[in-house]
Amino acid sequence: MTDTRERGGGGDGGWSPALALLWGTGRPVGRRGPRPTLTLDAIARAGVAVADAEGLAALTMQRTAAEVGVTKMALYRYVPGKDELVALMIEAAMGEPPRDAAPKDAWRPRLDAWARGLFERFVRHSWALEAIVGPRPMGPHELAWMEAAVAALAGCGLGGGERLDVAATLVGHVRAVAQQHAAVAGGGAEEAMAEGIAPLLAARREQFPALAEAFASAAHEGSGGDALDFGLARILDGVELLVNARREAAPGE
Amino acid sequence: MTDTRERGGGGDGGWSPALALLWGTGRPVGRRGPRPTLTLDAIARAGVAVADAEGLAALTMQRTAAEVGVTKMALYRYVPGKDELVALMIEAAMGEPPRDAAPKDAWRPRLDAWARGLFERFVRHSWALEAIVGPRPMGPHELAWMEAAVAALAGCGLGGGERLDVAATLVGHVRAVAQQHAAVAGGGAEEAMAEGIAPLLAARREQFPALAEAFASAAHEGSGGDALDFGLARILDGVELLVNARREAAPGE
DNA sequence: AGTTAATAGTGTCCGATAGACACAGTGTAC
DNA sequence: GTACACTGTGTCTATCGGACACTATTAACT
Repeated sequence: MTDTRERGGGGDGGWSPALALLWGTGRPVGRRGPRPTLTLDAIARAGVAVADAEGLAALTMQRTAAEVGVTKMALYRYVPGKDELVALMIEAAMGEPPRDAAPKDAWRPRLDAWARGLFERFVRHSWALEAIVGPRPMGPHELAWMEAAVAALAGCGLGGGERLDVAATLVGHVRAVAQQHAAVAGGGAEEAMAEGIAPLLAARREQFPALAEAFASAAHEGSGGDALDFGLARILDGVELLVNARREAAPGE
Repeated sequence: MTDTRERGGGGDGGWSPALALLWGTGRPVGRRGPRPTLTLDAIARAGVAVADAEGLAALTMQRTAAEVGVTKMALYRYVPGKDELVALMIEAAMGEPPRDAAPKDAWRPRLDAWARGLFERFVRHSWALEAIVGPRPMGPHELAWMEAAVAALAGCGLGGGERLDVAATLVGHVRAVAQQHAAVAGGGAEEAMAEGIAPLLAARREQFPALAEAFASAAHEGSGGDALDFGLARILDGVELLVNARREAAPGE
């Protein structure tokens, strides 16, 4: 799997089978043979259950098939390959973005809540962090999350490219912190780093003086909040500066 | 590989074999048998060459061994398993962080240059983006990169935890943008997203109105810079606000 | 110098995995 | 009622990571 083999792109107008699956451009309904015993959704949920419980490495076609009560090869009637299964699982794991609590709110609290919601998804399904690396087709849920972020920025004076960039930057931050979080079960950036490197650092503080000093200083500061909060505050502060600059430049708009 | 099996942690004081390899706590020198024909460094460089050229999926023990002219099993005399090989490859690919051009510079241009240097590494070895997900031991080069970022922030009034958080946030942003960059060869966040989803979006603009509008707007704005610049500027703006706040709070320090 | 034992590289084997393919049962359209 | 499309199964293959036994090499010890 995940090989660089050519997928689809043939006579289907450039639509890979994965995209067709994700976007529900499924088979026509008037079917002749026996009724399928499974649904794509059930398969995806079974895969998510396996990955949630035992990690992405434990996700095999066999294991997933057993979870839904069929043999491995039966799954290939529904998905062309494991990559597509994982794509469906990502969609299932992300789910719909939360309904915006107060759509008339200012952009900043909306983006803040949005980022925390996304973070919560990634923490709950930490295998997704491994699965979403590399080129892959985008599903409707994933796009809906982006839509929500960009929508929160509507009418605040930022250009279209800037709104997209803000969303992308936030996704990047959330993913990065979620990865640190997953590396050590429950911890911010400091704890995550400290867990693995504290003993190393202690023995080589002359080689990494600034790091050693920062860790020491952080230790008797008492950790003030976690890495998600910190980065989020910094990024949104930076966005706010830009928004204000744009508003000053075109106050009447 | 990448399984959640127990590694080391036995009588070696909690040092996994991967850590020993990365930190050069190698075997003692007075050895009895035949001279090794290989070095860890040569093996790592061979692996990097394979992954650079053909992607991480093409990296097998067999392929790497062939590259250095031995059989697959010979590699196991040097590395305990594939995970450790990949860890060495990451170290080799990251390399030493660039010497700080002007150590007496202000923190902001230093961090900016640092982030761009890191980005360049990730773009050159995009397989590393896949390889660094999940819990894994940290190597000296990786730590040296963190050291450089934290050192750039020394004496600017930020606490130890904050300095670490800034570095972690920047790494997260760089990695995220590098992933988008790798997804479509050569492109910022907008191009990266547009590549895959533009056709989808065109057909479903009523479902994703804000996204559609943002893309349309971005298209006739002419893309103003790339995603790395944008996010970097926003994050550093946010950090600058915090630095200024801290300086005001303790001006005499 | 001769012996011993630790080490290096090789060949062979095994279990797990993704996927191909042929086959038998099933249910709808004609 | 019959043909045919479709579903799930069993079998087979290629590939990969890794275990293990074996031979060749070379430094340490007597």
